[in-house]
Amino acid sequence: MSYQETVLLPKTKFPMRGNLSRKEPEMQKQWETDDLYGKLRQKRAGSPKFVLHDGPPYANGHIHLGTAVNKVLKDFVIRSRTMAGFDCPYVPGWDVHGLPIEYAMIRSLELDRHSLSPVEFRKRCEEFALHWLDVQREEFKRLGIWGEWDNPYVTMRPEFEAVQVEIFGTMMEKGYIYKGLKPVYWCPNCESSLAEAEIDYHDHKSNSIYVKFAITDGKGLIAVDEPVHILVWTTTPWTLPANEAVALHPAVKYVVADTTKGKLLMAEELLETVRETADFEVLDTLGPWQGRDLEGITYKHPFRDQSAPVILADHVTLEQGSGCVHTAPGHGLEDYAVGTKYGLPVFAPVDSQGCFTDDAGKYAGMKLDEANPVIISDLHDMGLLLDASDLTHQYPHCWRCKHPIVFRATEQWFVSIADFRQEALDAIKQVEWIPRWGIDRISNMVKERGDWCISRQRLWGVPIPVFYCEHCGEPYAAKAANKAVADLFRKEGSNAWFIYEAHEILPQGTTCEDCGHDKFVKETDTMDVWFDSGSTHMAVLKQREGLSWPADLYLEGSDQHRGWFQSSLLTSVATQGRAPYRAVLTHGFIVDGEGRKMSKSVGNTVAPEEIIDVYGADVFRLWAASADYRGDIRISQEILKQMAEIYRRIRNTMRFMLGNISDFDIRQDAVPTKQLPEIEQYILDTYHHLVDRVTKAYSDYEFHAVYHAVHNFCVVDLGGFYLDVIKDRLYCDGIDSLSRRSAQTVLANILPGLARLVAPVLVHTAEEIWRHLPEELKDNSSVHFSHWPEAGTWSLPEDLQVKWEQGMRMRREVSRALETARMEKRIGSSNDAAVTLYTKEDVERAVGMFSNEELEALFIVSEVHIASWSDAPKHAINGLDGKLKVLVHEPEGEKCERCWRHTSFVGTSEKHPTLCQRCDSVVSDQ
RNA sequence: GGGCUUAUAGCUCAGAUUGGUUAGAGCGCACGCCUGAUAAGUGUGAGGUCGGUGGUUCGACUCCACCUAAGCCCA
Repeated sequence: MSYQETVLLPKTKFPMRGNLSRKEPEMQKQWETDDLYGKLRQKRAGSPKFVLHDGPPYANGHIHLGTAVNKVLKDFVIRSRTMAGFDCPYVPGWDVHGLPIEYAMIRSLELDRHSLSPVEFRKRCEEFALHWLDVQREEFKRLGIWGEWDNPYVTMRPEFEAVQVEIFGTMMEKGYIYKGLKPVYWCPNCESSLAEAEIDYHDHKSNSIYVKFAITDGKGLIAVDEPVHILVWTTTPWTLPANEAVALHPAVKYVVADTTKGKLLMAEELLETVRETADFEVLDTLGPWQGRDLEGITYKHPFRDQSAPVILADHVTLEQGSGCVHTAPGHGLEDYAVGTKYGLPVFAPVDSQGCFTDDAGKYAGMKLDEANPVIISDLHDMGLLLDASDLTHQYPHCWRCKHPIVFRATEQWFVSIADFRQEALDAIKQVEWIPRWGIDRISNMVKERGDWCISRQRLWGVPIPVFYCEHCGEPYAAKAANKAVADLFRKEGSNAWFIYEAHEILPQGTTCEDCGHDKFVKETDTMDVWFDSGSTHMAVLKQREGLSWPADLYLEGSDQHRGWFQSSLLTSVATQGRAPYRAVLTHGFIVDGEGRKMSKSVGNTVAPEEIIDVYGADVFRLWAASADYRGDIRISQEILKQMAEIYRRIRNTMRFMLGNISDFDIRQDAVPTKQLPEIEQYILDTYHHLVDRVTKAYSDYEFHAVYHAVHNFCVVDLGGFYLDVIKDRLYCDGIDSLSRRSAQTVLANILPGLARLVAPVLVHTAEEIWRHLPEELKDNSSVHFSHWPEAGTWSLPEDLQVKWEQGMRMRREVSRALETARMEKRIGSSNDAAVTLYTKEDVERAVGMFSNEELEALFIVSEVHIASWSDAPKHAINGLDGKLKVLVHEPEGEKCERCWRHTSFVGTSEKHPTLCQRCDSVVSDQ
């Protein structure tokens, strides 16, 4: 007779393999149809709130690994906080304005942005952005992220734009916003500013001239009793009227060369090159001095009757020229940057068509390229020209009309950071930065940063809500005007700015505060998109039902210390006097297996989609959880394979438990904790420690600790120990026996708990387990509605703790001894073996605490004998600091056909001669 | 070049914000076992000059300095 069918093997429909790429979308669809996210909101209504404010991704392409990981980490936070009992809404958002969209849209449609009306043009941008918003939304949902996907916040929504305008208004009112000059790329042919992306570099023939400026004050270092000149080199003679300084590198050596063409100050290293070019002889040199020592020397301006300073700048190089750089803050970005440091004027006497203005004195009205030769000959006449030649080099051109462009300072709006810098720094200190170094990073940036230029000469953005008096040109941005604009945008969106005339927007009777006239025109600049995203905390958290300001948490990549963390902070400090967040959590960047950044040219990029298609979203999420994201996060095929293996392990462990409680009804079959065998109490205690550890790890945002703890528990405590040990009881003991029901009680306790512990990470798998779980083990229809499992008040008595830890140590030693026997081909399965323990001292006392049955079960062997230390044969295996010897030998009895353990009972039963006593009685009772 | 960060076994991570015996875990790998979790499960074992160099100390993976590699943000 075969006893195969009398063995109670695990039974479950839960599949061993996840088939995630196919099954996850089905589950997601179901969740959406049943509106589980909405139901979860209702369930948590009234609970303490925890608001994570989503940083808006930019809607101009597919999501990449970085955004995917960011969103998944947020989902971990949202879900774990929700299960911890918080009401944790998640409103995703998108950033949809700005140049990249405008640019990508133009490219994709091959449009000339001037061929369409502003309203038409913006309409196209909107369509473009909304298309990608939709694409990204689906991609995020595929990652298993829950949130208000049907109603995200979008920076172009009327109600959003209205608030943004109001923030601008408040900052204007407080005097934080001013109009200044800043150089931009300018195409005189198109009469338009250009963004960096709209510049192409082509060969261009320029003048190359060396010009000398007479030093007027040598600061005592350079004697000026006879003429000494500072030598500069430039390829744009027309910028010389706008010269405001000469920049030297602080760490470069400079000399005054006494030459046949006069005394010239220049970099020592470039003297020879210049000598060859300008064809002179060097009679003597004075110096050298470090650049930093020459700061503050003055020279006579070539075209104005005044002097200008020598300054220091790191951008000075020795590749070309003289090492002394002609600096015109109105005509170069670097010049502008260093100019603001020294408080130099931003002078740009050039109009939109590339002609000198009246401020250019005798050159007024000339086109720049026509002025070049005139300026050169004037310099020559003044005796300031050392050398002039032509130079062909790469020069920026307008991508559209192909003409060379110029740098030209134009009037733009700025936020004066200096006015509230200290407040911002104080606000930073009130925030919890995780990791802690975040505070240093953002503090240093805020300390150093210059004013924030918020003007963009673009159409696709929120208009800067300022008017100008048509008569006197003064800007007008009174409170009433701001309110009128905000109200209009709230009703019709910012397109209204491009539809209505100023007088249709402004309140009736508005007059200029300076000259009293009543005709106005609108500002044409739009706002920097960082102002959009910097406004989300007000436009979303303060507006939306169910959210609150400030946010409990911002969670973004570490680059956002410069970006969103800062733009949000600035608008918030400026208008609210504090930071918009209580805590800021940052993560690193995704890099490849070697720790290098991903780039298309290197070809080491990975799309989230590829991972999901092959492994599934849960494996992706497990990977995101496994990394310590404070540093960079690595990904490679090896890492993914490992994740898939570990996923499989966790899945199968739960599957095994599921299969072994199929005939268990907790309402009738449960065994009270205190009546459980000690080994069950021990594993329950281990499990409770896991719950504590995992709960803490989630609350500290240390998901990699969750991952390691759960995996370790599955592998070491369950698979490697407990589940192995209880197989005999589960399979072979009587179906309703206390021993079997005890094990099942524990499984029925641990499994739903474990499913909940992994639910924030393995959202689909946990739910799949849940669906296979007997109803009476669930507290909710979805695992995601559950709270954390509770450890309860019960804990393992200390003496049992000590006893079973000792037991585990002995188990290890016995395994080693069994392995030796196995190598010697003396045994196969451990149940083929009998074991004799020879013990002394504390190990002897420990062994004394166990019954033989306990030890047999613990070691999974057929017999355990205890003998005194002195009887140990030489070949017994030594262990436990020489206090234990283990001898593996053949058991006395025959192998039971049903449970495969050896006992001397086998052969004595009449009905079942091949069975052991236990199996005989179990089978007889069936 | 500046600000911030990272560097422990092939991989993912532990190693108290207070230096102290042979630096831990899991995966992977190697070699076995089981065939009643089976496109599973289980045992044993081999892997590390703790990025490098110098220093402080009786003693450093842990503290200091410099260097190297990598990442983010600036210039």
